[in-house]
Amino acid sequence: MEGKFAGVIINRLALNIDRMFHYSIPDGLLGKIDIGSHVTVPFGNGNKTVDGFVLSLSNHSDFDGTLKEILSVSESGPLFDREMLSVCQFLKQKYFCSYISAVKTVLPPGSGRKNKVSDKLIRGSVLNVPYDEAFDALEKLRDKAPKQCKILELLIQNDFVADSDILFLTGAGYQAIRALKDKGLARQETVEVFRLPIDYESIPRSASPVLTEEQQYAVDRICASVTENQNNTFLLHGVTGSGKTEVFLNCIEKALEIGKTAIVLVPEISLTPQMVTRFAARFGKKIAVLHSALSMGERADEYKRIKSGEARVVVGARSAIFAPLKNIGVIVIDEEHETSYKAENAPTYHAREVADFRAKQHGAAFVLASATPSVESFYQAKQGNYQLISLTRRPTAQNLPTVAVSDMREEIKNGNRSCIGLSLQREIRKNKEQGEQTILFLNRRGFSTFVSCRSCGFVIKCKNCDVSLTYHKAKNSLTCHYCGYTIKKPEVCPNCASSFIKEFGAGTQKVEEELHSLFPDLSVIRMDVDTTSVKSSHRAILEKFDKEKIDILLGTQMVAKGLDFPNVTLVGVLAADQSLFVDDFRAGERTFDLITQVCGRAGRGEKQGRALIQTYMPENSVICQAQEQDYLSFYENEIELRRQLNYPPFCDIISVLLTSPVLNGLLSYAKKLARSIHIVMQKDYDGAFELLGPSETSVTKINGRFRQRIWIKCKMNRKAEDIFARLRSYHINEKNPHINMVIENNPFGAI
DNA sequence: ATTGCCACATCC
DNA sequence: GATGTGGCAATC
Repeated sequence: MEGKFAGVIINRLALNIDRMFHYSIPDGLLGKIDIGSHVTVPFGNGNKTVDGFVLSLSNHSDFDGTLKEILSVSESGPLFDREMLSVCQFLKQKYFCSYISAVKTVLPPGSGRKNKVSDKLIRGSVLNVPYDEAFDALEKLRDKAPKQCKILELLIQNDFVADSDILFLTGAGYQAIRALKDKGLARQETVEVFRLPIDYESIPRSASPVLTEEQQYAVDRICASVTENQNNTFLLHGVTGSGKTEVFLNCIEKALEIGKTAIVLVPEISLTPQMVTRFAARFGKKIAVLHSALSMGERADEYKRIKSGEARVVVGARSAIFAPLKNIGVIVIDEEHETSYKAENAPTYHAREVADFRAKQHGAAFVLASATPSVESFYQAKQGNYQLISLTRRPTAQNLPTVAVSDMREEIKNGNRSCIGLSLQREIRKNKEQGEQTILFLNRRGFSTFVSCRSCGFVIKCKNCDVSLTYHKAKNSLTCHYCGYTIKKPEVCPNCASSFIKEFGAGTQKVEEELHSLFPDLSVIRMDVDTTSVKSSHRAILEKFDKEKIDILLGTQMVAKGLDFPNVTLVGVLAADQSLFVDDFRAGERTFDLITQVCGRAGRGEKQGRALIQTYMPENSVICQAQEQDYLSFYENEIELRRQLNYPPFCDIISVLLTSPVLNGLLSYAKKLARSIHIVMQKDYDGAFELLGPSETSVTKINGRFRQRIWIKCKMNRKAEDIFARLRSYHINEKNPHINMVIENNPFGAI
């Protein structure tokens, strides 16, 4: 804590005060203020005070004017340290967010709010005299006051006993406790208890099972990095059920052994009790969990346990990457391809990139794990930047499910208009007869609708961008949301001239109705956003499916991942094509992943599993590769496409999104900006770049705001970062009263 | 965001 | 001249 001057970020969202303000530290506060301190300062005209966070300390200030003094500092000490400050700077630079939003993402849970999360305190008693005296008193009280005597015994045995426990265990009343206090034998105390999201008592500890040769090899490689403080990145590519989790657990064990800590990121959806239990069984109270289902109190308390060093392994969703651990030995990202690792609000960070940054700072091993790695990560592995480790076998001699494809064009030809084809109907029936369960997955992603031909499967795509054109009902037009290319919706299929050309879309409710009429004797349970709006019902539905042996579980994305029911032997993918043709260059990757994951839900028990993929385009390469469960072919194909069209990992894509409640002026401003960006890029950027748009977004209006987007494809580097930071300041200085700008680095999806 | 300041309009 | 309003710049 050095320096008489502090750089403070004001806790306000206004963009034009998003910079450091300097204050002098009064003598009374010297030594109490450090980086991360939460302070109140005078700000602006009048005697208004605001709160803010200290981001820098120095001995001199080059501000020419009289500095004001810091008024007060929060008693509870700094809210983040220098490492987290560097993370904030990383977030600001890479994701073009304000200082304050960067700071807020690393703050302890609850501390950004007005009403602070209160500590949970319990009242109890402690011994107030040395043991000798207590024993003497015990004898004196033996006959006269048996209740007090019992309490005294409790206090001798335990350092602290909660009042409620005393009452429960001894049957005494408050008078007895008070009597002991009056005698000076006991003293009232209040301690803080942590609200623990996990019931550790109920989870028996378990040791590592014997590892397979492949698992052991992976553990050895990663552990070597952990023990030698080497920041290596590993891509753990393992088929579903190949025991990746066991590999993490062993690496973490090693890290703990040598006094280091670990972070494990899991997608929110797979942060199931099953998963958490596995970690708790291995590491007990050394783990802390962080995810959105926790109450504010639980979150705050888990954070404290991490900060204090009691919890040394953090298992959590995306934001757990900001856990304030010291001396991190290994960071694991499970299912690293999952899109939920990308934040949707500012700062729109990708947990993988933040993890990479932190791993470098700690000299930690960085492990990315997936059965279907992101194309970006696999490319890094192929380039030799990541070390590729493959797990090709399942520890239990269980076979992968067999996958078959069912051609829905045939169904249409045969007059079956149902979204459940005859082969799938047969399989569902067969499963019922064998007393086994079925999961049906309805692939329905994104907001946009594409147009396809029911007769030949042809999908109308953009000439320039290799993404599907999006259907706009009002205009009866088709538009590309990358470059703006627009055509009128054709009346007949350009490929086969059939008039069965229509926009796509079927909901789970409709499918549910159909299932009821096709199989009146089968029980169906539906799981999607509508049925799971209540927080706990997600789990309740799955429990019901399992316990009551419901015949069919029908759902969207939610049923694709992480479920593990041994009696499920059949998985049906209702419209595999759907996710192939959203207006996103990652559509192929998404589809391959979804089909692979959902097929992996079949045959997790003893019995052989099977999956049936319904599609209008069985010859599509992604569908074929998913059927073969051939990731490598998929990757080779996809990386070639990305190379040809210059998509990540060959370049970065920056989105400049402009929104305004009034249409007037938005487009002209967007065009003006696009021209300026082009000029500046030509002047100041050293390398090839491409500028697309401005174009309308697939959802033209959100929250009453119209949207225009400019895309810039270039390789992100310091010069590009600088250009976009300048673009942001330029827009702020423009003080355009209506138009908002959001710059995003490699956004996911194109809404 | 919030404030004070300045120019200018409005009132009687 | 007194009072009111909108744009605008500055906030350590």
